[in-house]
Amino acid sequence: MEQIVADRNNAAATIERRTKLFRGFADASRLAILGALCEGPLVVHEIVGRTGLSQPNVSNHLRCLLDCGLVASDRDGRFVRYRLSDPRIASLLDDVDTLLDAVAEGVDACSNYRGA
Amino acid sequence: MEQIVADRNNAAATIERRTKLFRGFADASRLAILGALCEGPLVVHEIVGRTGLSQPNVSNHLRCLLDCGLVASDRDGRFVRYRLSDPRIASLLDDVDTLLDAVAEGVDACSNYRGA
DNA sequence: GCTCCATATCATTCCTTGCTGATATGTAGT
DNA sequence: ACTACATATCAGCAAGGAATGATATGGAGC
Repeated sequence: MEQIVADRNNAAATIERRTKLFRGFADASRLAILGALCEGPLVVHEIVGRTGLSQPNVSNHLRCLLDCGLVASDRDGRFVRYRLSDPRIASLLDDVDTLLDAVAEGVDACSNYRGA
Repeated sequence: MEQIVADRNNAAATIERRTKLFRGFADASRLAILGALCEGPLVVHEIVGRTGLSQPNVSNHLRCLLDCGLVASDRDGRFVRYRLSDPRIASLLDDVDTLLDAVAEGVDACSNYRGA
């Protein structure tokens, strides 16, 4: 009985953690930033240049990603260089692409979320 | 040059697809449903019972997941049985848990998104 | 110390989306 | 055909979060 309750709590905790992580990924701007960082560390204005997003916008999303532990940062003089905190993030994105190849029609057709 | 433009378009398309997929996962209710379906196909009222969500709510999310191609459904008399459309969805959730073990502190501490 | 550049923060606005309660569709059994 | 149960849909509300523009912080060089 305590075991069942514990399992439910664990399940709820797992779902909550997964939700937060997916939220971190569930935004076109953040995915653009993460995609850029997949190819190597970048300072903020480089990210701004590559993504076409505004500087405050990038900064906001970077703080979000930093809080969530998805990226890490190092100060370099006036610059702040960001990088993926874990190479598994890049692999996860690859896995997602693989999955997308399988369910692509559906996802492309899905009109529930504004895509961009 | 055309190549650069094409690459940008490809990148944008990739990001858009990834965003939609992650949106499908980025909700505690849908993750609860997917988590339940990871253990095998279920009819709607079973999902309602296991997740504690309201029936219209489950139905809404199932339609969303169905549209996106993440689940598939078969009618069985009065019942409709849902299942994961691809086993890779379960593996992706496992991979996410692995990644979470690495960045867990950050994600748990992240206050940017309502966890549940 | 002043100025320039890089980055971060803040307040506001607007849009998206999830949930609820009521209702519609649909299937089975009698 | 009528009833009961399973599922789907819809309108409306409420909250969350993303983008913007203005502004603040902070390091570097003269």
